[in-house]
Amino acid sequence: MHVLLARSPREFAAAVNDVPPSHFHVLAERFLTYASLSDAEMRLLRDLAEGPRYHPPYRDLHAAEALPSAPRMIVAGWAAQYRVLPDGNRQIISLLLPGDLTGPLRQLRLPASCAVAALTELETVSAQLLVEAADATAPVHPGLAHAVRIMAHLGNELLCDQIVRLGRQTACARFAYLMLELYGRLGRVGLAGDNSFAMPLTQNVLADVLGFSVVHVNRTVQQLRRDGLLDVRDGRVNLVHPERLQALAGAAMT
Amino acid sequence: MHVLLARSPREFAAAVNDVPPSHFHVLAERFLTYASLSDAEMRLLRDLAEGPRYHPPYRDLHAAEALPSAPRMIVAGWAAQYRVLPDGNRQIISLLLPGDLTGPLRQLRLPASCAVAALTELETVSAQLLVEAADATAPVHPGLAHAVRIMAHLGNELLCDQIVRLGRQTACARFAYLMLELYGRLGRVGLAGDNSFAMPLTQNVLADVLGFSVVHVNRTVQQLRRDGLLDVRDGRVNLVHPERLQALAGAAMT
DNA sequence: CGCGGTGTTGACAACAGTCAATTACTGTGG
DNA sequence: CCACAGTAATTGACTGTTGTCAACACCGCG
Repeated sequence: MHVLLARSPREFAAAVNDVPPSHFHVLAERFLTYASLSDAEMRLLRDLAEGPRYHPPYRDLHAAEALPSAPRMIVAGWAAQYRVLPDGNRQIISLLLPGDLTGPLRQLRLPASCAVAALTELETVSAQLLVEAADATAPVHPGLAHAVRIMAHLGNELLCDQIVRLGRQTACARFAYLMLELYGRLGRVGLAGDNSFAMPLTQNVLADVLGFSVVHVNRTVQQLRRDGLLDVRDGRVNLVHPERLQALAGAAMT
Repeated sequence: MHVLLARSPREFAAAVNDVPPSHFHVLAERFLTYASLSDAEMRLLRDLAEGPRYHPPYRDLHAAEALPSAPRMIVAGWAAQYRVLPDGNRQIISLLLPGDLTGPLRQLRLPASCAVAALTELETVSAQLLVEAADATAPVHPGLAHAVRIMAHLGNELLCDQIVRLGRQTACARFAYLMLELYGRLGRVGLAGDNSFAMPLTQNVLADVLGFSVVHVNRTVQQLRRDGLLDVRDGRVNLVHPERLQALAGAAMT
């Protein structure tokens, strides 16, 4: 029903590269948020950033019900973890941003029920070394190990956020909550600031994240704009009134 | 708003102990589903089952935003992981059944945003040893380690199920899906069979799981009963027509 | 130029929440 | 033993939110 399509690649390339830090900087910013790293650990990150893999937009990185491929970390572009229902409806479980891990975060070869698709042009690097570091009793790279464990934990918290949104919040609150979440997550890797960020998602994709219809996404955007809380235009989000947004979302602006 | 209350303790004791396997059997059935265990591993489980801790109903095991206590495994009774919103609304993130793990599943002392409360009389055993086993490069107890990692993975899958339910399913489908999930999970530890199981949840709690109002829970139950799909009565669920339920839920009956 | 994807709008229908009242059951205290 | 209060389940009437359907404007692209 809803197709995970985005607007033209060119337009997205412009939006995504909005504030273009190098791949290494995304990795470093993300990890240094959670742990201090030794020189060896920084070198390891730098080496990882050297060999990114490119994924075309709208293509699956992992298929559902298939044995998972190796874990990867996103360094540029957006992706989504999603499920498709028998009736063709789609629900996006979580959005994956630069600095996020995807794939099996523990050494487990079990099929996952969710697929992962690129929403834009995407670049990833292997996270195998990082995951191995986290799954060690006495890690060679304790900083990386700690950071990866924290990231896994935060991924879980994001799933809880999503459940609360879908279960108990009205359309406007849901939307506001999601925008604040994205602003916080992007800010942590240097991709958002000044109450604004680039969001390369169509209303179709937003509908599949937020669990409502495309039409209602549109109505909600209009409503928030009219109320002077938020402005979504041309793949860019402006938090016009962050405090009132927070109040509406009923959530802390992490 | 909604209070995590259950019916009288006596009534629940009767319902929960419906098919009363010993604590050790719950542990063993759960673990043997995912891995074969050495004699030493079985002995470790047996030792764990010896020292259960009792929790009164309606009491928090973990508070939200607090440093987590040690991980525990439920051996009898039901619990729930939940969040309370600023407006007093409650959303249950996941239901925890006998054989389920709760608390920090990796060695991380980070505050969780969710609280965990007992929904009935509850008995748990420490899962510290199990979690430590799973977080080892070359585990002393590979079977236990593998099973714990699988359980962590399944916990994640359940969160995804919950997101799909809340985001994309109608009231009846949501309810059916949840009942099938509970039937499957309880069956795996020997607490369900013959298309029937004991469910010690008030409609209030169900509302907080499914993300709708108490009144609507009631209407949904009536509807499913009228349609001859499901019968919920006196803390017991009968799957009258499992195949049609599955079709309605649009999900595999795990 | 026409096509497909996206955003936008209006009219309408269906679904789900709120409010209020009733029943049934349990445990309490007189 | 019986009133009483409290909780849970149930029902009806009403309201409000959200989905569906349909139409149109806009844009980039072939």
